[in-house]
Amino acid sequence: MKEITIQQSKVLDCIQDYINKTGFPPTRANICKELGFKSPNSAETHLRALEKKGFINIESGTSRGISLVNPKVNKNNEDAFPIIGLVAAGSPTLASENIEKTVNCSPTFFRESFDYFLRVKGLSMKDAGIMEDDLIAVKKTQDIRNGDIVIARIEDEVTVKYFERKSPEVVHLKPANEDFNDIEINLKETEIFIEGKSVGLIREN
Amino acid sequence: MKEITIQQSKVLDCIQDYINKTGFPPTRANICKELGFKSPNSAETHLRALEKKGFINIESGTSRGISLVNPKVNKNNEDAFPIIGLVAAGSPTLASENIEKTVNCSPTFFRESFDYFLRVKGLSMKDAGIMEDDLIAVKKTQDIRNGDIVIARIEDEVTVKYFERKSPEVVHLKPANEDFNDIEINLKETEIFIEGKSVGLIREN
DNA sequence: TAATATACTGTATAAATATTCAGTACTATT
DNA sequence: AATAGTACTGAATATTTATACAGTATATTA
Repeated sequence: MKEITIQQSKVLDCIQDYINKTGFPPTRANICKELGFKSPNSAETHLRALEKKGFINIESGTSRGISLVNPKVNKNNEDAFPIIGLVAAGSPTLASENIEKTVNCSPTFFRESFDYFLRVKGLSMKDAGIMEDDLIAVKKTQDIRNGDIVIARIEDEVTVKYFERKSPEVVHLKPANEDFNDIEINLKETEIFIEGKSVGLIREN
Repeated sequence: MKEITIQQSKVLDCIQDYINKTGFPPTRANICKELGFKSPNSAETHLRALEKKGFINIESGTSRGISLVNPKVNKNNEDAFPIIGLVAAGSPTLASENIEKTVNCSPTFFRESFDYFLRVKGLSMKDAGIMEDDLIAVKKTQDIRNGDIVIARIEDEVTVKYFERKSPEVVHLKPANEDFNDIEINLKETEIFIEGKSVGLIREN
């Protein structure tokens, strides 16, 4: 792809924005209004340049006959979500060194919105259908109810478990695997931080 | 969303197809040509009906000013995949009466391509982490290896199981749940049809 | 030094397009 | 029996729009 001038990229962005906003491409006059040009020919010459350089196609004799060669999907429709490894020690942060890769999917893919994917290690939740290397969709929230699957951090160790509040001071983190034991936490003695809860799961066979 | 007539849905599909093909919406004349109408007013009245029923928006006084309320993303990057219920009897076909809804996601979302999602009933594969109401990404293929999770049809009954070929004539379909028994099939006696195999899984909590 | 690309204003116009009006015909609902 | 919705043809027209032409000016390349 050839190089593009600043003005030409403004016109290209303008076309993309117009399509995202309205669902159809702009006219020459629309572009002029958006970018402050006073003559439709200003838009026309930029369009011709963009076509020549291969960024757009122009259907001649056709109103609004502009199409983008590399259209960007409307943002609210698709996004890139990071996959974070569930490391035994340390918090799953979205710092780039912790991001395995990203997954493109809609923010509304699951019933609830979510913030990132967590790659599961171990089989402590296998009876809940959560297997090694599964990707859990994590919603960062403190709004947790008993029975939710939470991502909890206890003294630098991150774990995925069922959440159950026994009393204002006592929380149980329950695995879904009879080979593992419940973790009982007295909040007066031990600090616990809830990263969020699971709102979905993806498995790649 | 209100109900729609056959002709109106043809016009709606025509608009979607036109946008997918060209990148911009059709004119009244374009619709007439596609659907064989002889008067632009035929398109106009259908458009007004579709607008009234909430399927499209029309920007008045604007050429090609049609926008879809629920556009299906076209990009080679995203597609709509049907979810099919795993009914006890009958083949999971993609006929519209069997489609629960559709999921927008990339065809390359999993490591292998796939054709549709199957909603799981029962817990016969729970030890493989496949739970009730999970969505299995199914790839239609006959290229099955031992250990693959297959979607098999045995005399009108559809089931998800591990596949194991014991001999040229004998196939075992093995559940991942000790409460269920292996299904041993002698291909000389019983007909079996492999719909495809599982290449991924999605769970909505 | 000429040629080419960029970056505009301003005017004009043929063609594209939305949109209204006048009909015909059928069906379903009140 | 009247009303409203669907489903069209056919024609007319005002507006929208693409596009060409005539300029001005600056920067870059050959």
